[in-house]
Amino acid sequence: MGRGGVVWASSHDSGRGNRRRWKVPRAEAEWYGPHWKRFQWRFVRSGEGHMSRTTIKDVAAEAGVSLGTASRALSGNGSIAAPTRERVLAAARRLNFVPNAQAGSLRSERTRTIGLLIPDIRNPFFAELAHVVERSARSEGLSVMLCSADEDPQQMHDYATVLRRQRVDGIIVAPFSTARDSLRELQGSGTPLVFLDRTIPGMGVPAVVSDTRDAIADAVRYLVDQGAHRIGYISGPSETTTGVERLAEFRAAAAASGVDIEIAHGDFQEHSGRLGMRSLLARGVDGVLASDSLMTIGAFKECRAAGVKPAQDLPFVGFDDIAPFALLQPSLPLICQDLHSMGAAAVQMLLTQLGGVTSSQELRLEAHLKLPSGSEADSAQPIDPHHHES
Amino acid sequence: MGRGGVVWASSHDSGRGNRRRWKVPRAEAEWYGPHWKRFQWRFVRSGEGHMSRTTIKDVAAEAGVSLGTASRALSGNGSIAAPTRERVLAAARRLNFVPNAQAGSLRSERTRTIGLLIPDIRNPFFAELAHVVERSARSEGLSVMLCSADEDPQQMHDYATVLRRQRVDGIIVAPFSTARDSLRELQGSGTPLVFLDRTIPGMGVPAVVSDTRDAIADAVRYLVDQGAHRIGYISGPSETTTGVERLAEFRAAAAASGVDIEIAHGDFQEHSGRLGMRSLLARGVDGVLASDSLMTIGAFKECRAAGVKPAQDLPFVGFDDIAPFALLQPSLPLICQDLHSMGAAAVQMLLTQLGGVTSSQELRLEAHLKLPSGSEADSAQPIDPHHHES
DNA sequence: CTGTTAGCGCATTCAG
DNA sequence: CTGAATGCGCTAACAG
Repeated sequence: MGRGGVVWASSHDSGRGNRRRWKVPRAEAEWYGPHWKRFQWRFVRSGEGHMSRTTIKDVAAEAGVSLGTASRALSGNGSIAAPTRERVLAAARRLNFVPNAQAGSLRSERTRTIGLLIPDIRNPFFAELAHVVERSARSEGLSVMLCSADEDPQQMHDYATVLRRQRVDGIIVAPFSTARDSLRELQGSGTPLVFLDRTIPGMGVPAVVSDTRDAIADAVRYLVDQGAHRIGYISGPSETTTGVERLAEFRAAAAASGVDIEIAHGDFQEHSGRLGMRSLLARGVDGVLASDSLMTIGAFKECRAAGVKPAQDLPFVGFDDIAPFALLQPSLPLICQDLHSMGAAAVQMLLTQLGGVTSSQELRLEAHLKLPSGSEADSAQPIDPHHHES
Repeated sequence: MGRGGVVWASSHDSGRGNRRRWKVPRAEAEWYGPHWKRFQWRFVRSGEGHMSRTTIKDVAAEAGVSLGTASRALSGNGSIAAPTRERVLAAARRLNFVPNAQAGSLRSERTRTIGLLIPDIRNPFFAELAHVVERSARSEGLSVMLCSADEDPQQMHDYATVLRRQRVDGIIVAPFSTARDSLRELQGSGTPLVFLDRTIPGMGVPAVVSDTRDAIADAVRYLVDQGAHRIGYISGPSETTTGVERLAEFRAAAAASGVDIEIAHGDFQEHSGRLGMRSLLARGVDGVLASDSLMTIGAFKECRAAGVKPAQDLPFVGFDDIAPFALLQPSLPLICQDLHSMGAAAVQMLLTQLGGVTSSQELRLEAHLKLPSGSEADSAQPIDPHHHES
């Protein structure tokens, strides 16, 4: 194992000494990091086995072809005689060659990597979304750089710069409106963008969002059916389109149903769900709709803390069909988004842009209200052997 | 935006025409992707605003210094007169210059990026862990490439290659033992590695893991106190150290307590938690310990499906203090790991290796048993205004 | 089809 | 302290 001397990796010597010789660099240690904590950086070589320093030149030599030919064989571009390709591939395998993406990107101006910028990976909604995006991207041969902004616009801005520095081919982002400037910068730098879940109107960026209008109307009707006359709504922040739109949709639906409403303004965080529910309970509502998953959790907890059984004592509709909710009993009525389609569509949209087609299309995928199936005790239902129940 | 002609980005022309002129490339379109779906790739220029193509040369020109000087000013390496540096930085800002990480890495052999390879981002345990790692790395100026292997060794292998291709400076990984070969390859390529949560013995890779021995012993004692005589245990897969060790620890603890045991073998997935609980119930256990969060969820669901109230009718201890569990009432006794320290320590360990120090140290952080606080109804507890309750 | 050649943008020598 | 020159590993034009 990495015992063995501390050696500065001079060029590469993949075991079969070749390559021009190097003057030994003056300094023995480089700095790791510019204005960050600096520490020494040295390569620790373990005997011969430093295979990753193998270059395409080594492969070419091994296969007895020129560098260019090796490149074509490995990348699959350009025309190559089948036997030649095989020879090169064999050589590459023998040498355990893995191409240097940096070098390739530098030349080709493509990194085959996309960025995914989300508010918080700890939010199950975004974790699931990230998973789907990553999966879709992968199936297109793209790597994903996942950046979780911790619900902080500043951090989102920092990450935007990181992604720019990495020259990702494109970025999928669930934005705050307060991140508008950062995103404009990205846009100005020519990076293809796609908005996911949320959007910022007027930026001309294509988006994939949920259409919650009908689902919210259904939810309101459901609450009314449950006997609600005064429906409380825990809204998202006005910095997000989802916050604004869902609230408007709720107002419209309530007006249509002729019920009274009470609004509590939240921020898509669990804590604001608690506060919102507390406030609504104090205002004497007899039905509640929470407009995102984390606030649903908060509202739920607060309810119980107040001795009110949500969905039993108090008609209640939550948001997003995230895994945790499956633990609840009786299960909650939920507004469900089609996460899977959303993620996949976002990747496709980005791909379209990478293909040179610009658009500012907005794809709206319908959400729906999901009611508790058997109401009480959904027991004895068979376990489906392979699908993760979520 | 992005209307405007389709132009092949010939070199760069950041608005202030300079730079050698180029022969217009023969083909108008490049291929995006080698053996993947191929599609055309073109740069869509929007007027002048293609600022990201600004290079350090442009900055140098703008500041009236040479390329090398600009580089030193921007990277902070080498010596530079303060006024010169200021001039360069100002120019960079004016041009909205963002350095090309690819180019820098190619030269410096450092990407300032680390890989994080986890089994599944949808698992709240790993989502939280990823969040911590990402945060720690960020504070050290490192970007994280997050790869979620979907509990699939093949996929883990693919990602290992991706990370190698990207020449990440190091990798933090929660491995399967079946991924041993992939990891050996990584190791052989000289990539610094750190194991997190799980480890693979004998590879000489430093690791950060939980020490669950005492917590598991406490859990067994707790179950016995609750009246259990025949304790069921839902174990993780033998492909993971956590699966093996926890089982051994459980056996030892049970032997010490003199209770009977029943083992159900699972795979750290929710579904196996259900099956495991089903099997254990059939075997007449009167107390259950599940050895990871997802299986805890599964076991919990199965219990209820069988009409048994976990932690009420049946003494039950779950694993990991993940957010969903806070929704349960009465709350579950849980074995809690110190996620935060684990993630931070892993990053520090990787940093140490990047600094040239090799070690195969194993850091074990103690887990602990957390019992329900007020048992019944933890109501009316004050809301702490800023901490996300998890 | 294959070999040759010229840089991608930057960090890092070496002279001055 | 600064400018000039070199090449990281690879892709893509070009010529045979």
